[in-house]
Amino acid sequence: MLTLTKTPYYSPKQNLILAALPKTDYERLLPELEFIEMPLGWKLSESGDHVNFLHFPVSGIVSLIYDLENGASSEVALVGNEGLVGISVFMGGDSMPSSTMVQSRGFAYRLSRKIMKREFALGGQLQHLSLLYTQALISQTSQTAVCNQHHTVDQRLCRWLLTSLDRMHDNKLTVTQELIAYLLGIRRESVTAAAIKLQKEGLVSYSRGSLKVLDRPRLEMLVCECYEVVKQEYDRLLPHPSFR
Amino acid sequence: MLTLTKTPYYSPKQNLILAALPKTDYERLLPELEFIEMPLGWKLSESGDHVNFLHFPVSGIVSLIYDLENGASSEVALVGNEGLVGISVFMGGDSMPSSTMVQSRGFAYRLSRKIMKREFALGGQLQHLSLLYTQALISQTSQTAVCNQHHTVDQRLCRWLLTSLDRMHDNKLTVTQELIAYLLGIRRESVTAAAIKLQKEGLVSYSRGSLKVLDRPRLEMLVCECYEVVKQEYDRLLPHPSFR
DNA sequence: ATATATAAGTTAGCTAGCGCACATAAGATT
DNA sequence: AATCTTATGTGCGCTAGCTAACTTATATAT
Repeated sequence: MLTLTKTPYYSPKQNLILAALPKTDYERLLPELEFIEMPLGWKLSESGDHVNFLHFPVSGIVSLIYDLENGASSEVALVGNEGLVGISVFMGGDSMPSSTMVQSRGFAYRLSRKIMKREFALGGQLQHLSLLYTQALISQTSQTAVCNQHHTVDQRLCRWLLTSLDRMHDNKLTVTQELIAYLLGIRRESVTAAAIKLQKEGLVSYSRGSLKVLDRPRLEMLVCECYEVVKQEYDRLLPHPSFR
Repeated sequence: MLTLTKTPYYSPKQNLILAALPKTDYERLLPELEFIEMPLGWKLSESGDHVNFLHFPVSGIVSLIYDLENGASSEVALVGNEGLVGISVFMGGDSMPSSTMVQSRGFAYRLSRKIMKREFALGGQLQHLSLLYTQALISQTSQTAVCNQHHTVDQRLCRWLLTSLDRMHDNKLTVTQELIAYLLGIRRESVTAAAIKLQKEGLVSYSRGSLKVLDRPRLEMLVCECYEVVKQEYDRLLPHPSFR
């Protein structure tokens, strides 16, 4: 199958942080924003890399991942168009032990490290929104730490699906069970088993890397509290689309 | 046994962030800093509380904890005199879903929310150091997420011991197995079993809430990589005692 | 000295998730 | 149509950590 991957147009305002900037800040930033594609599997940065760009996704999903020496790993957070990737640029540490990988193809606007630091130092809305987003990210990561330890694979898969779907603004995901397993830090077979349960219940349909959610309300019944806790915190802290 | 808990004197400079401030910043802050005791078990804040003070520990350890509805919980980070408690004050979110509890008795200087926001807005060293510390905290939390999922109770206990000892600047801890179990999100019996192994190997001695490390080098052989990864990141990002 | 409370140690199933080896099926390629 | 590749499904034994009920030891209080 030949998949046409045309480049659609996205406004920077599709990213909710950029969209929430005051007009003057936004317009000063606009010429500095570079539009780029984020292909599936692309690593925006590896553990310890000096991070040179701050990315503002307008579509797609980026995963923040921690890898262990023995090959095991866990995704600690998901980022979509509500957020940004590369907090070490403005937090001051330049790099992070996590790596960042595109989990669902999409597009982003990126800002050079230099410009971001200059803007951040102004102490305006971009600083404020970046820090609020970082706090939301900390909550997501922390909740993931508890969830990894105490909830079942079934529950965690539901949470991952819902969290991903929220960022796709859609009921479809293009992702193999192999990739889900890698991100959740579990065996591929465990994903298969959990996915079969969901299919038998008619909650999702799944075939060779394309997953469709058929009954979202019932998925939300199955998911652990972690999904809602994080969502509430994002709603509390972050700007929403202006049409809301 | 009657334990005398006199209040010793600690300089604010026992906190490494305060100690790293330029003279003028430090002196401007000094009259605003209030010295307080942090008794064992004290909750600096509960989940969702509006946080009114930023705490700079000079001794003791504070745990950041996430609780689940079913009573399960996990500690997501430890804070000692290298850091601060209450990032939501300057990150802008006012509250966090985590709660903060004193895990080892100690003392701290606290700064009111109002003053901290004013200082942070100046964009000086306090802002810079606070954000660097927050980045380090994110790394600790993220590593905990992976560690919780992939490492054994034995490894995680070692990591917890070493991380705690680093913050006590000592080889002793006053903590029951019950409390350790709560913090690690595991059963008390699992802590007993792991502690017995360590005692049989002569690595620690443990009796009714007082634990002493006898052979730290060998503890460091047993611990998972997570300990060292986080330590390296703290060393890279944060200020060190000036005598180093 | 004795009683009481709290901390730590013991024992016996149970189960979720693991590692590993293999089977089937759906697109893609020729 | 036949073949190949990649994604998904299955079976089986193993073990860490769990629930649960209980015993022992140490410090403190009377």
